[in-house]
Amino acid sequence: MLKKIVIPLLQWYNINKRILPWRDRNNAYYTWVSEIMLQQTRVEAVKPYFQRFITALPDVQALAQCPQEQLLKLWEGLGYYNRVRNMQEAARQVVSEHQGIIPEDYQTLLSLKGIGSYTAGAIASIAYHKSVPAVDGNVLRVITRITENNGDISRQSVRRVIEEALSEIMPEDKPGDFNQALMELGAVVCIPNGMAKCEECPVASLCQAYCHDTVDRFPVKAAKKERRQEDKTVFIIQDGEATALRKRPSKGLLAGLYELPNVPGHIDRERALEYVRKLGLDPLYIEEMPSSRHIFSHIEWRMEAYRIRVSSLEKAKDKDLIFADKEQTGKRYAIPSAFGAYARYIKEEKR
DNA sequence: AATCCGGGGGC
DNA sequence: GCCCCAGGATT
Repeated sequence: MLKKIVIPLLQWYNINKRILPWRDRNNAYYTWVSEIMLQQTRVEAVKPYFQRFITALPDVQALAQCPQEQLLKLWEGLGYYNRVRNMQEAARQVVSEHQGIIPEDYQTLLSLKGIGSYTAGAIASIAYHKSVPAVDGNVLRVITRITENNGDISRQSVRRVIEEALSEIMPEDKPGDFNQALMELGAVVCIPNGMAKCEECPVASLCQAYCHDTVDRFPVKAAKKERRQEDKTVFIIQDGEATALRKRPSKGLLAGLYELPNVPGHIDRERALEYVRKLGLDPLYIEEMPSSRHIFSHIEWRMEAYRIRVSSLEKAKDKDLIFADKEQTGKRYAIPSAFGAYARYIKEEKR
């Protein structure tokens, strides 16, 4: 009977819950921002971003009004950049349609951009004490182990069954604590990859997988597909004052962020010089840089690079190019980590 | 239902 | 290398 986990879980959580910057503030905006940041992202990675973000944009109105360049800069390095664009769109919805107050109702929360079933449940239960489940990857792992549910967790049907089961046992007085207790247990005790610390688990005796010594067989997940390889040649074009950057398209991978100019495939020095001349620039030196690799969840970039000194960047015809000096680079342009290996040359003094 | 969308930390 | 993370939108 699943209901038996409620009391021991809440007791365990009361004693073991981590102190987190967004926890116990009684502020729905803090809950919201933290939940968006925590999507597919670990607690430790989020902490410094959360503090900085809240300081810069302390409330829904500030978020709604923030220029997108600053918004992306605040998110730089966190990944999944649509999260923050969607959150701003939702903030504008909140201002225009909900008098600037983050909705309490689960269904209304669901109607906001970037808020799906998990995040709606998290905000409703944690910030507003509504009795709705919040099923994330941690909860799926914990519950499939306790119940020895061998369904593929990537299927909606499995998730729905778990949400319904949790709805029935949800403690009406502490739904937020209950949801967080499940997630906390999944994050620190009931962890993946054969690392589960069952001896520390408050509900081990109620766990079917523990009792049958099958913990590591759960959760069941469909095999992931291979990631595609993409070769690129990256250009670090400098005139001694500035480095050429380019703004990426507003849709797709790394949308709206800045990058070093680059072309598909690996090309030799001559073609690299040709590329630079076609921009209207006069190359003075060319230098091969170390190759670099960046792995996304679904793509792998294999990058080769040239650093090219030109007489003056001002001659470039390409209207998409931006000339970033050392100061601007740090403040204005959000450059994703994919270019991390070469980003340091952007700021570095040229020879 | 399958695919797209980042980056990092732990093993 | 491989796993997976306080997921959601789009097709």
